[in-house]
Amino acid sequence: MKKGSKAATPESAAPSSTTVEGRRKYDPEETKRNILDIATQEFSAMGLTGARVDAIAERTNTTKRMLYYYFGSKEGLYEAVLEQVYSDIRALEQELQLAEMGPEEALREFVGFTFDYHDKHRDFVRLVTIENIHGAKYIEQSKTFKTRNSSVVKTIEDLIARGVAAGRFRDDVDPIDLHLMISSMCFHRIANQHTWGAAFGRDPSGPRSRTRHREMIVESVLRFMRRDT
Amino acid sequence: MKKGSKAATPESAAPSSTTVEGRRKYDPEETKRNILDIATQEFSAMGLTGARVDAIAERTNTTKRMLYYYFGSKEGLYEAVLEQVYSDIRALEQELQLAEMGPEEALREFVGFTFDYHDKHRDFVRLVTIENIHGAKYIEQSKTFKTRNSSVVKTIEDLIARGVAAGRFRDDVDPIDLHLMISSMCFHRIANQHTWGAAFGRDPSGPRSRTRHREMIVESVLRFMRRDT
Amino acid sequence: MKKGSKAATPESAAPSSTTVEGRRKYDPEETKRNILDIATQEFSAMGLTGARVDAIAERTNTTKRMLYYYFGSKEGLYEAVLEQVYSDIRALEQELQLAEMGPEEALREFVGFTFDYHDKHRDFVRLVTIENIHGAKYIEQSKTFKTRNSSVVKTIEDLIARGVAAGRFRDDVDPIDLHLMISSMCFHRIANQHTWGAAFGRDPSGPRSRTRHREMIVESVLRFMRRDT
Amino acid sequence: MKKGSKAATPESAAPSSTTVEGRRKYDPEETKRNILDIATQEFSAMGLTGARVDAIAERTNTTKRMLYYYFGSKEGLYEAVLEQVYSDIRALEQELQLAEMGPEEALREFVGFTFDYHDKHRDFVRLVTIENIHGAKYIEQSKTFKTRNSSVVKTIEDLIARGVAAGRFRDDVDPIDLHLMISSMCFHRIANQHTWGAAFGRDPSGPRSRTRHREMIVESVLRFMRRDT
DNA sequence: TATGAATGAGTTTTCATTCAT
DNA sequence: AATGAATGAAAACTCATTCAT
Repeated sequence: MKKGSKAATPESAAPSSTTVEGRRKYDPEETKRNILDIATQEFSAMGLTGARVDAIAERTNTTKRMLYYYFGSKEGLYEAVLEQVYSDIRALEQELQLAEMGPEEALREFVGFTFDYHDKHRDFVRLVTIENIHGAKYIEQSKTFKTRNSSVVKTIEDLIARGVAAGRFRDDVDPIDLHLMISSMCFHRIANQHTWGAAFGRDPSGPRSRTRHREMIVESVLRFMRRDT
Repeated sequence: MKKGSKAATPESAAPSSTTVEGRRKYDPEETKRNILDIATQEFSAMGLTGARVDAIAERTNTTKRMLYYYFGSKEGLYEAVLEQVYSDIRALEQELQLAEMGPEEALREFVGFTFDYHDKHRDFVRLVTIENIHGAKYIEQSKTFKTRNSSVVKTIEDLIARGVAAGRFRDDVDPIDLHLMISSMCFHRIANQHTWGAAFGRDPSGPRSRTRHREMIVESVLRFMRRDT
Repeated sequence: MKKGSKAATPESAAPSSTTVEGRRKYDPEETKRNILDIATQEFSAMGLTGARVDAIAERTNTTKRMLYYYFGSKEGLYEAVLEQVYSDIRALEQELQLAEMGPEEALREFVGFTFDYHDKHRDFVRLVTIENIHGAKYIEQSKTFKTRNSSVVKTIEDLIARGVAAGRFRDDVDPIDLHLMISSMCFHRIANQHTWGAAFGRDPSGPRSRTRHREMIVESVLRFMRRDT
Repeated sequence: MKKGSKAATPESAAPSSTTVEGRRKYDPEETKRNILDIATQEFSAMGLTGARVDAIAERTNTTKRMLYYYFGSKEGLYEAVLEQVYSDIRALEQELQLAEMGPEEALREFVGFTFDYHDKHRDFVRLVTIENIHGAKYIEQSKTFKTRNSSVVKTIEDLIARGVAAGRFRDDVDPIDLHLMISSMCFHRIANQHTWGAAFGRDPSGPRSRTRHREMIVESVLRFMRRDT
């Protein structure tokens, strides 16, 4: 079913070996991306051990063999997924124009962004969770991982410094601690939505609490950072 | 408390029947507990799919067969482990004597307890994380789970009510939201210690940050709850 | 069996506790019969390999241990069940008063009895089927089995002889062949009721076809035996 | 017919692709057939529960894994075996050229064929028996099973109708009943050969009684169907 | 006599990975 | 580059039977 139509349809006009509109029949980049997308879904849904190579391959436009061809092993594919997903959030964080805002507004913006990102990218949250189950041993092999993360630290350091200079923020808070605090609250309501929902009969990650939680988190961070008067 | 008392009893007080030297050959309760203990470690370390029944059995004082005899299946054992760890924390929460304290002190105590519990019982944190990977479908089958959790909600409701009555706490915070906030911060630094450590070169769950984090969390919660003056 | 001392106890002295109204608390015969009854049902329903010792024991009034105590093994129990069930039908056959009837009537009676017995005792039919799957190797170990069966042969021989003498029956039919013919038709509609039902949408062993089949079988046997005129 | 021609073809005619010396390394059809053949023997000899997947695999040209690859489970394989053997007999029945014969001759031919088929294909008889032990629940899942069986009914209906029209057969016999009668006698002597042999010291399925039984069955059926004069 | 607990050997099934075409 | 077939090692689970009390 899928297979028959698949081979023909997308290139419908494209015969086996020719190039049409710059799109090759065998597009390695496209194939890789396709595998990566499906793998992201599967690993995020099932975990590293729970995911099945067969299941991933089946949902792909290609075959199991290609998966090994491009990523070497199940673990190699998982690593690639992790890298991908981490690079996404760090890239977006970079795009925030915090320097143009006052420190309180900037912190508000940063927390809000973090909240929204977690709320929207549940695959990311789940994959981070999964990677922690495995002691982060896969992400540790990534070369770019550490460098990439230093950028956030810098962002927060600047933010705090400006607030302290303006007499608005306290000066005894470690930037990584602050980041941890923000992450905690944004992450937890997504990561533990299921047990929480089962325990209290209410999904903490659902749309009904989104606005309320966003405000609660922003406010608590600001209250915490505000200098005592 | 259970654990403490248990470890002592069998040796000291004369047990019901034929025990000599404290070790009965046929002791089903002991066998079950032994399996459960090991399984808690293994599931917590490896996840549900990652854990191996053989590995669990091997570390046990008994055989794989008994594991099936008492718990029916790998999943049955996992469920029993989950029930156990959840019941432990809920039982301890019940023992807090918050009613005797003023509301601020009580909240401080509650947050502190939650922090310490998560800091000390990492198996619990990991198992909850793992269960969320599985969409909480195992804990949902527990009959006692929901009832058990209602106790914490009650505790927090009382606590808030007393603070509001005393004019110290704001009155617009939902108790489950407050609980979520507290849990988030206590949970995250343990659950995500590995990726966090890999990202920033510092283990957020390590002893060097324990006191600092404890204070940060207690303080942020209190600041958040305090009535604006 | 193994433990000599044990074999003596149950009969001789009244067991440990009290006797009420001539009914002993522990009645070995009753226990054995109970086990045998349940085992008959289970083996008949599930086959020798399909039946579970645990399942049998559970439905019993006693425990698995007793099952081994009285019957030695699963196979021993199965053999006992087989013996039981075969002895039942042969005993009933003996009770037929065929000598008082004319040969045609007697044959009619014999076929009818065989039909009714199979129709009513489905456990018997299933157990015979099961035993054939196992090449009859269990029933072959029975000492009484062969002797018991010779009685039917005698019955049929007499019957034929009388019919031949009276000029009503043909004289070229082997008694065992005739018995086989009769058995075939009575047995098959029960033994293969399920595949037959699935194949043709009609249960050949059901009450709706009972009378019709009975007549068909009786008639076909008689027509077959009748001397050509 | 299938079998005969099949065994010959692959060697003689040039097969599609790279075959040399008739044995392709990768021949899924051959692999499946090989597994099915061995499984037919094992299930027929040991029953569904009694058969061992390992034992089947071992006698195969391939590995246990392939058995699961093609048939999914032990039960799936068993189902495939059942389908196969049923389709074989029904296919052969179709090939009988009964229309060209007179009704009596045709009935004689049909009974003879049924007799010979059962006498020769003991696997079929055993598998049907085994399936009945399981309440026919596996064959019931076959989609083609019911349709396939309707063909025999048609055959017999025609046969009876022609005999009735010719004034040779009685007109009060249900075709399925007649089929049951024929099957009973052909089936029973094979299916119950072992208990019968043990009981009467004579194997009813052996070569010494084959001709005699064949005649007896043919004759009894014809006598039964013949119109009274 | 009775019983729940215990066991070892075996049985089915799964899975990541590689091979032949 | 692509694919269905094939595989070995390991995993979960079952069962008849025996032991300790």
